Amino acid sequence: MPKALVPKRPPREQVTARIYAAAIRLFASRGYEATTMQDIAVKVGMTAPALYYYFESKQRLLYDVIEINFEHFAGMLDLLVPAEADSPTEALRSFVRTHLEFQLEDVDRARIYNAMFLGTGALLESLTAGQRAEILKFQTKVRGRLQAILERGVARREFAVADFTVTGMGILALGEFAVAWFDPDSRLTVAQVADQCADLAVRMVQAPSRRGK
Amino acid sequence: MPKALVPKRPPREQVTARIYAAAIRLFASRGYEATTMQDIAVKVGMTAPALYYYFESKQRLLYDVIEINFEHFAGMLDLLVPAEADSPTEALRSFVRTHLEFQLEDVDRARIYNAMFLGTGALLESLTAGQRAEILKFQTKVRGRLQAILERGVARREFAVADFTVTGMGILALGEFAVAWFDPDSRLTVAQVADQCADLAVRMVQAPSRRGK
DNA sequence: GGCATTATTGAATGAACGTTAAACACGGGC
DNA sequence: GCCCGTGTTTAACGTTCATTCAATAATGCC
Repeated sequence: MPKALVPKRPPREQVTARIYAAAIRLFASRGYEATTMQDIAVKVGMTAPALYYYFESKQRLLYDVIEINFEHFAGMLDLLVPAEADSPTEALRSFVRTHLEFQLEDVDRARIYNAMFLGTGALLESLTAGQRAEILKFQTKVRGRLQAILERGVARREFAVADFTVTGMGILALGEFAVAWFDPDSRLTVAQVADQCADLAVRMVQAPSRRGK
Repeated sequence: MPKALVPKRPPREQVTARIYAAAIRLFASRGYEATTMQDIAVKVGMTAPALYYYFESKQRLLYDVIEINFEHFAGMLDLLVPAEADSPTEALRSFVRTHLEFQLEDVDRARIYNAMFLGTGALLESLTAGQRAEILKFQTKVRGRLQAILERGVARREFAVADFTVTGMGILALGEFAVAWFDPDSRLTVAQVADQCADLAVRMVQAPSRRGK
């Protein structure tokens, strides 16, 4: 008899992973308060008290979910730093593409990330002070990276930027808004959208003398 | 004795208005589920049961808040229709400016509006089916108006648009994201931000031959 | 100044929810 | 076949919250 037909009890790790997945989806779509332990339990096929065998509390579950995602955020952050050789235009393209791929690759994770930045979604309120501080650091770093790219572009006269804040936010908006409308089943692939958005960003900053390729 | 010193009981209308204001702010920032009747009551200086003299239920309070804002949304929608005489560029500028002024003029209202569009914020879940349908209509109309402007611009060769969906969403993103970062106490006024964003939008769509003014 | 109406309160109710506790199933090792 | 640790369940507890109710205070009217 093939061992595949003998369903071994799944290892603890795998169960917690499934719980995390259910929790992040529910927290991201309904918010922390509006999600009950039973909602999560049903989604993984248990009863609510069973969850307490794996997690000490709902609050802790949220904490862990955020914490896990911090690692992904940090990973994206590393990808956002431009290569020295890149022209400002290339650096900006790369920045926007990375940002969009991050956003569209895992919509639930992105919603958590955005909820934090947008101050919406009733998630921020439920975090610990330490996590909130951590989030601010991410925000500052991402904006700093983008600003550096823009400044370099202006210094080289590749870019013409009227206002760094507004332009920077306009560029970030492309990514944060994308999860709201992108449909993975549509004709557009993630890569295509990312490329298109990179184009839009470049257009936003391109100096008049260099426009029209 | 001057009548100003004799505090007449405020008319019912005025009290409900204050309750609405408190409710919209709390719903928008914390979400519906995370807001308690007591939160609202404290904010207007009453106890929770007193609210029931004005509203039959919390659900109804949310319903009314959304309903009231529908009128504002509809008002904005009317402003989004371009004048016949406008060039596509002017029409787009006007569209974006109107959108941004709407967003920044009342941040709480805008958050409600955006939460609906973004599917985040745990508000959508708490609405009636009728209200949800109404929201979809708004969404469709706004996108339709923008698409019409873009198509006219392309037809006249004023615009070069690679993809209507992505470009349209990029333009809407400017406004929906603005409430997240705009600080009314900063050096930038609403009008300035709106103008800047209009510029960014125009840059996003401008045909190469016409770029550089 | 008394009275009906309007507005608000404190206490009470019932449901939902997070969480705990004790009992129960299941599988592996002897 | 028995035992033990690992999961899971049902029942129960305490709390929070929306909501109700009876009592009461404030107001406007005569």
